[in-house]
Amino acid sequence: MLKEERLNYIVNEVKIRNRVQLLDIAQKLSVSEDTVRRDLNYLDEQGKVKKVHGGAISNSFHVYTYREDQIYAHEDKSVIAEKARQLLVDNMVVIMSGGTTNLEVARLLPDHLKLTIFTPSLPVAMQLLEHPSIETIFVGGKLSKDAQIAVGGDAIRTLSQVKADLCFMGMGNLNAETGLAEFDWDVVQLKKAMLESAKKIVVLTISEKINSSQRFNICPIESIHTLITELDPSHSKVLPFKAKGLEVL
Amino acid sequence: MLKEERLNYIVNEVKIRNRVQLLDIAQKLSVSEDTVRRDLNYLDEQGKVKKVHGGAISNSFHVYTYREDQIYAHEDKSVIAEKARQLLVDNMVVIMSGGTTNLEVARLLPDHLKLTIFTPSLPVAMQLLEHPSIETIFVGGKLSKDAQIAVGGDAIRTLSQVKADLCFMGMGNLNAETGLAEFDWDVVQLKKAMLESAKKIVVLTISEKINSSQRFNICPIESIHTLITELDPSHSKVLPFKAKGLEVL
DNA sequence: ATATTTTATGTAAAATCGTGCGATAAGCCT
DNA sequence: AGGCTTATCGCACGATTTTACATAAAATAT
Repeated sequence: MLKEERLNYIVNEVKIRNRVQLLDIAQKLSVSEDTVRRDLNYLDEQGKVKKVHGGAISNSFHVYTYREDQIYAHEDKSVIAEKARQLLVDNMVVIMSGGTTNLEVARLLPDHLKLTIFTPSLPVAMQLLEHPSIETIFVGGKLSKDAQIAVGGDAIRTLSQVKADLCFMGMGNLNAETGLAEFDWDVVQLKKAMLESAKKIVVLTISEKINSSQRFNICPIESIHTLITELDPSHSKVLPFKAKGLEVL
Repeated sequence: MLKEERLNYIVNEVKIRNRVQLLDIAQKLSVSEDTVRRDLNYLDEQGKVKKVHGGAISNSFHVYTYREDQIYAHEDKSVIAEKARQLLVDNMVVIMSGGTTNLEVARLLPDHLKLTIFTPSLPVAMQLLEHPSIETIFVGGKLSKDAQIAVGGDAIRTLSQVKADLCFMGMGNLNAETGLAEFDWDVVQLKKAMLESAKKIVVLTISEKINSSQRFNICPIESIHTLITELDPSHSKVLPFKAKGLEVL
């Protein structure tokens, strides 16, 4: 019995039964408990299963649940979400892109707010469904595994039929001189479509992502109207954007 | 019974019933009251439930509808998922509806399988994204809060452009005489569209949902080709469907 | 106020865990 | 082939976790 075989067996067993007990596996595979313990430790490190006292359980359900602690710079993003919230009034039509910042916005929307929100992001859509008075419309299409958003022709075509009041665009990357950029070509196309489908473009970003530079250009900085970061609007880091005529919150 | 399983069970029970009695859990799980008490204390500290005198109550509005009842009632669904898997070969185009059974199918798809899957279900889409070699296309549209799927004109229009080899339809309701039915009018329309977009319709259901009867009719039983339940194909409960010409797995 | 139920705390037994060690096997270089 | 390194595995032992039971305190009901 090779180690790889054992590992595969364990992962599979956990997948199917959702749980395994250490002793059962040890007997089933005719190895010592220690060995299984080591295997489980390894698989836990790899994120394949979740080790618990006495065995292991599946961890594949945790995907959708919201984990504040695993969101990078969560505090900052809460600040951003709070600022973003102030731009919203009842009955607006809003487009939201993906990203953890937008997820935080979605999470912190007050219950009484009535909105219609278009989004191509699975996590954002999931979060919005928990809101009592928001109508969510998912912009469908081919799903990008990395970004967990719909991209491609279908999504772009759908967006082209929308005319929204506001677009919250989470950005991994913006630069006062070169504008907005993205690493993924599909996402670039999608965000271009968003730009054209909303009257007002609001970019959300944590300050550390300002002035980095990435591969594909989306648009010049003048194409957006409002910039929201966790910083005070008077902070020097956002001055170049003010100089370009952007509203900074 | 692993400790972690107990905790999951308790959390689940609280979410579903909004309250649990300490003694009930102790009996149900065959452990001492002290143990349950400790569990409740722990879960309270973790913020998962709110402990009160004599038991615990829910402390949040978040409802993770799919995730829960699966972990414990999911044996049957694993069986169904395994049967469903056998119908799939590489390069198929598949439509999957929502529901926990389909979620289980999505979860248990073997890594090597290459498929293109259309789905209007957020949870199913989320799950499929974890698969290395499946291309997922989300059928977008207005999202139903209850069912967590896209419904309405957009979704139906998108489906009408698809021609799939197979459709896995999770059913809350089917009856050998009256056919398939649903409670929600929007979902009825959506499932009708699915029926027309796939060459072969496979209905997945746990046996307890057979022969219940619900509001709106989707189609007669003859419109579907294959029925998969957790039961043996020779079980008396599925005989009426065989008599109607269905393949039963 | 008294009786009953529920809780908190301490204790001990059992199960499980982590770790170091040595034996064996497998891979690798010369 | 021979010698060396590395990985794997089982065993032993002390540490930790988990659990049931007992008892007294607290909360609730009558």
